[in-house]
Amino acid sequence: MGNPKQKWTSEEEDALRAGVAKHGTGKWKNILRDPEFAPSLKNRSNIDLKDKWRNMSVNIATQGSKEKSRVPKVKATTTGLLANGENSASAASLADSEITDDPSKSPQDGKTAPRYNAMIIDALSSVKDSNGSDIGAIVKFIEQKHEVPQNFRRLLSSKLRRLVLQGKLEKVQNSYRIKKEAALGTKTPTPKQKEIRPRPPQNPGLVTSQETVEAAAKNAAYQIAEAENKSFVAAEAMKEAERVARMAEDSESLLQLVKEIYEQCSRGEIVLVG
DNA sequence: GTTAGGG
DNA sequence: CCCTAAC
Repeated sequence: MGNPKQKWTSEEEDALRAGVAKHGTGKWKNILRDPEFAPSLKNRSNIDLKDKWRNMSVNIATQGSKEKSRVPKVKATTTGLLANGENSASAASLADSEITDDPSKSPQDGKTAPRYNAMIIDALSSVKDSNGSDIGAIVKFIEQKHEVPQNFRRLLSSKLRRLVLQGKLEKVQNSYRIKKEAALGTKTPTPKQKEIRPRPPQNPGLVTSQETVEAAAKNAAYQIAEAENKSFVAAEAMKEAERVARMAEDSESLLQLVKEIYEQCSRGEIVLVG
């Protein structure tokens, strides 16, 4: 009908970026086979991934009129394994996939916002009971609306606990409910969760009113990039800075993640967190 | 069968 | 997005 071109959603782009960051450039089939990215890209072919990546690359390259070095081809070293020791693998992608805060966007868009946090808010918003809903109800609600990870219940439990500790949710008896007062600017006025997509700041030397640690780090990283003319260093520095910022904001979340991974490992399971 | 490049 | 050549 009116949709000959299948538009790429932000989730697909994100999954593609994450997949490239993890497996490397040109490993489209591996990215497609990856169980973490498969649900997002199940309607895409490996050729589509390649084509889309080419388009994104040229788009970003033409954005920065000065620097062409910051193309997202972050690495493709030798055969199949990444030579990047530090920033790759579990920590980065895990953080990217699990820790996402953006309550500002409404999850009831046509494009199925894949953010777990938004899903939780949505589920709790749609409940009729004034006492809130329990874990099972929330899981069921999200299940029938989005894809279901198998460890989703544990994930949800952790996230709910974290939201309660942040004061965004309120737990009464066994049910969870949205605390609308805390959502807007009591202790956490800045959601400040941005993606790692390479967005060069317009004015590198100009810093405006209040900026987060992440923004400052990103600015610094790009200034370093312009000084050293190395995008690789910038990307790595930015990623590390973001991780530090996240840890500073809620170290409790990371602690829980590590705890869960440890539990799964203790049970003898192979933990493939993506 | 997969990937890279041109159309 | 489709097609084709190279691996």
